[in-house]
Amino acid sequence: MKELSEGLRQEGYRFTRQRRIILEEVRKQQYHPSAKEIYDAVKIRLPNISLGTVYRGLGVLTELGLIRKVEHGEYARFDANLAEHHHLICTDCDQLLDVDAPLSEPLNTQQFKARGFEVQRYKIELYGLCPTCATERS
Amino acid sequence: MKELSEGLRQEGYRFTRQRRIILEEVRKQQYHPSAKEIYDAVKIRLPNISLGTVYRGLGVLTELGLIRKVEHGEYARFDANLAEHHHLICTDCDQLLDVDAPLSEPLNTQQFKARGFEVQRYKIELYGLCPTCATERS
DNA sequence: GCCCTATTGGTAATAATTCCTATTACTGAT
DNA sequence: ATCAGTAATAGGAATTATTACCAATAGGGC
Ligand SMILES: [Mn+2]
Ligand SMILES: [Mn+2]
Ligand SMILES: [Zn+2]
Ligand SMILES: [Zn+2]
Repeated sequence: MKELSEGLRQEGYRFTRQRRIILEEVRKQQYHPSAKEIYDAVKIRLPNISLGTVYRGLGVLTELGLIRKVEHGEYARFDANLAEHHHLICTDCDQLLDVDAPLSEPLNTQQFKARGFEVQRYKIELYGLCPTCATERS
Repeated sequence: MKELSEGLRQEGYRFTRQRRIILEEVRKQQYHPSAKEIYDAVKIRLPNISLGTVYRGLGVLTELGLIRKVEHGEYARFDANLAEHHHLICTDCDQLLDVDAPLSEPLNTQQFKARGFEVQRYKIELYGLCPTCATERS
């Protein structure tokens, strides 16, 4: 939690019990919890916490780079897995899964320079069958 | 418009004035209009059209593959440009722009097979500076 | 402990999208 | 062209994720 308290201080934020527990609960989740799901988990430990505080907390945690915000579908999801990885949305079961590996050949962002674009980063979303659904198909 | 009337019929949908004009107006837009912007444009020609009809129309047009739905940020945008292209979100001016070219090296989707994923398609979002903002920086 | 002020809890507001229903209007058959 | 069956529409209400507001609270530097 040192990275949290120091990260917060560095930006003039305060280290609150709420923010600490929000981070702990996001890290506990294997998958990609929504704000509401994190709220429900935190509420067990802090029964009086409000949904707004969770949204605000997730915002600063994202800003500090301690979690990732994954925008897909009708609501945002959050990800404590900071390793470089992409996401696959299963066209069969609709799950959002980690593809735990960077690209075998990283995207060449220089190719866009000829068109005047200065690409800083990119996001890849894969669509297809997750391992479970792929197996069921065969 | 033949592709529209036949496409609709093929799926058991009806060819309505509203759907025809919605498609025409999406095609008129250079950039990536929101449902509301399309509604405003269509409303000039069909003053009584309702927003719900525009949403429904955009839905079937997307389903028929006559337009693309671009989900990014707080609202969906629509795209009549069916050529294979990616999008760049400018980190300076926040615009969503076409990068009118496929990748010089298409993503090798087979590399994910080893992990059990059956990738059918993928979407790449680029973040960086658009040509205008890139020029202003130098 | 004291003070300053960032943060919180509770609640209202916002806004994109979907849902509901009586009425309208495509479309295939007569 | 008329008709009947039903998909689609207009208009409005409902839903829902997220943000805004504000009086009360609590970090943290002294
Ligand atoms: Mn992930
Ligand atoms: Mn485009
Ligand atoms: Zn699946
Ligand atoms: Zn720009």
